[in-house]
Parts: sequence; C-alpha cells; structure tokens
Amino acid sequence: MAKERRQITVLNPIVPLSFFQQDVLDVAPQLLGKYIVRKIKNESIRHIVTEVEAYRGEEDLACHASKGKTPRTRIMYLSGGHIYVYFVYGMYYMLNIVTAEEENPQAILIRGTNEVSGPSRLTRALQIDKTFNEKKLMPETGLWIEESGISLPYKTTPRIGVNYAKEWKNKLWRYVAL
DNA sequence: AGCAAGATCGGT
DNA sequence: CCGATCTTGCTG
Repeated sequence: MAKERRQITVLNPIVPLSFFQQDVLDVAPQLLGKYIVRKIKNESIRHIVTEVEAYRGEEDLACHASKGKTPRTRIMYLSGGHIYVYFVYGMYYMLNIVTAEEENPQAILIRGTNEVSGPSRLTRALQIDKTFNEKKLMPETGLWIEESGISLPYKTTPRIGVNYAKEWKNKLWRYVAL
C-alpha cells in the first residue's frame, strides 16, 4: 500500500496588478521584502527586493516621462503592473515596474535584491531584456511579484545617477532595506 | 543626418 | 576617475 502523501506546497500569493495601480511613493517602499520571481524553463528564481527607486510623473526631471510621451516613454503611461525595460550606456538593461493609473507616468526602478546589488546586475541574473518591455507582471510572462508577509525596515536617500535633474535630484525617493 | 547624454559597471 | 558602447530624443 502506497504511503499516503499530501502535497503541502505553500505558495506565496501573487501580488495582483491592482497593487501597482496606486501612487509610486506608496508602492515603492511596500515592494521591499517581496519576492521577485523569474521562471526560466522549469526553474523559478526568487529574490527578495531590497532596493528600489521611484520616478514620478512628467514634472519629475529625473523621470524619463519628463520628456513627455515618446516611443520609449509611452510604456510609463500604461496602467500599473506593466513592465518597463530600457537599455542604457550601450550595455545595460534596467527593470522598472509601472505604477499608478493609465496616463499617469510613474515607475519603480528595481536596483537590488538579497542576491545582487545594482540594477544591471539584477537584469543579468534574472535574464531580463527588452522582450519584457510592455508586458505585465504575471506568471504567463515569466516574471511576477509574490507576497512574502515581510515588511522590511528601510531608509530613504536621493536617487542614484540623476544629478542632471535640478531640484528633483534631492527627492528622497530611493528606498533601501536596512 | 548628426550629436550629446545617459536611472551603470568594472578596472586603474 | 575613466572608458565601453549604443539607444534615444533633439536640432537643423
């Protein structure tokens, strides 16, 4: 007689797209401690988000949308939960999550996890490139966010690499888990 | 069509 | 501190 086996696979709840459809300054700190999950073939890579930055609207000179709606920035005008990936310095992919409602251009740059430090290292580790651009955070995409039940304490600092952004460079919109 | 700058990283 | 490397948006 076969031994009875119960499959006790405790799944972390998937964070719904609606979570991202609120102001970026509310969403960004809440993202710390959550899992970012990347499924490649049969393997699921799970990192804990530890560092993010908020980019908020056309008036924010550090935000790409400060140039208005262009071929590149139109992704930021989609509803929260869309994925915005862009290419910089000729070699690096940056992963962002769009927030807020449609036509309100905001996004969160994911800068680091418990496994990697630096936004480009993250996309390298999770094998994320421009093919994810404009897709949504969901299992079908191969990239999504899961609840962890943990809310990490954090500090805020100015955003990195945006010294061109006049007074906006001083906004404390970088959130780093302690 | 040409140009300057960029939400970075790794090596001096 | 500096170079790599190429997309993007702006200028003309």
